[in-house]
Amino acid sequence: MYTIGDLSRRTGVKIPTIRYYEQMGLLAAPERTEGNQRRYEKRALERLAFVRHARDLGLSIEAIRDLLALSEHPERPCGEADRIATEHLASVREKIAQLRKLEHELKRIVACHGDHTIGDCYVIRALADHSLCGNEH
Amino acid sequence: MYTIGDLSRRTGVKIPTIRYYEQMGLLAAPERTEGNQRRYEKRALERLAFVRHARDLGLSIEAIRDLLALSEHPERPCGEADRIATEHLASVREKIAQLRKLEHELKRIVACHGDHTIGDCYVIRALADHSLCGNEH
DNA sequence: GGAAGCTCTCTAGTCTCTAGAGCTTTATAT
DNA sequence: ATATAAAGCTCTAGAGACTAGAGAGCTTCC
Repeated sequence: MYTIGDLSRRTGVKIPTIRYYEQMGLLAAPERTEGNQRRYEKRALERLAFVRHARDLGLSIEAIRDLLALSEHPERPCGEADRIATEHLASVREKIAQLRKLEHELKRIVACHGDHTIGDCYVIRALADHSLCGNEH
Repeated sequence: MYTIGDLSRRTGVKIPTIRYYEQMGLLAAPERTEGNQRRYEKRALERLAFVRHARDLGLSIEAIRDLLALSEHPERPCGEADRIATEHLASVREKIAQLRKLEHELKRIVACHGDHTIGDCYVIRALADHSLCGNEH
């Protein structure tokens, strides 16, 4: 039996966040003591670890809810779970591509090195004038 | 003179967002008609383009406010503007590195291709068991 | 049995918008 | 000159995923 604080320490998920996950339906409402405090079993710890891991990977609460629902029907085909993960992989790749563009642009922008005054600072000019960009976004 | 709708069309920034930027102090409150509608000058258009561009690059509203404040004192040295952009470049690079890790992990996870049942689906197992990850995060 | 430390609920705040209700103004067409 | 359509106004609330704080009530340990 774990207290909510135990769960928090073991998973690194903050206490209010654990309660929030319960509210969002990612964790089952656990038993309570006579004094109304939550007491968790080991399964809850594993489930929270799952949720945390999935959030770390950037899956939305909704996607996680879907995966959890699926995992409760282990007899069904898992094409759906695969689809969720694949879709997410695509969105991660897109984000990477976008950030790479930004990296290039910022690298070009960071070029005044503090030895000018703002009047001719490239940072300001580049931000003001999109046409200096070289790529569209 | 532009209406708020003109500004929106020309910059691609939605109307409520323009009003929000005004509220946040990124845009000066423009003149109003007798009927209380906003009428903008060309400078406002340029400024909005600056803000939009900076937001596209992922700069926070606060960072943009700082840059704008700086740009109003063109006689000062621009080391500060450079610092803001450089700092942001570092954070973009960090995000890219993180997302790359996620990409690898998801790629490994997406491996069950719908030809199993969920009971032995790698997606679910990998998310449940962090130790399958191969890297820490 | 008393103090320290945990936990409870509830409310409100974060950030950057976005959407809608209900109303007023402006522009265009006749 | 007037009718109507399109655009604008303010204000409120919602999104997503938490986070923080108030004020009260439990548990544990010496």
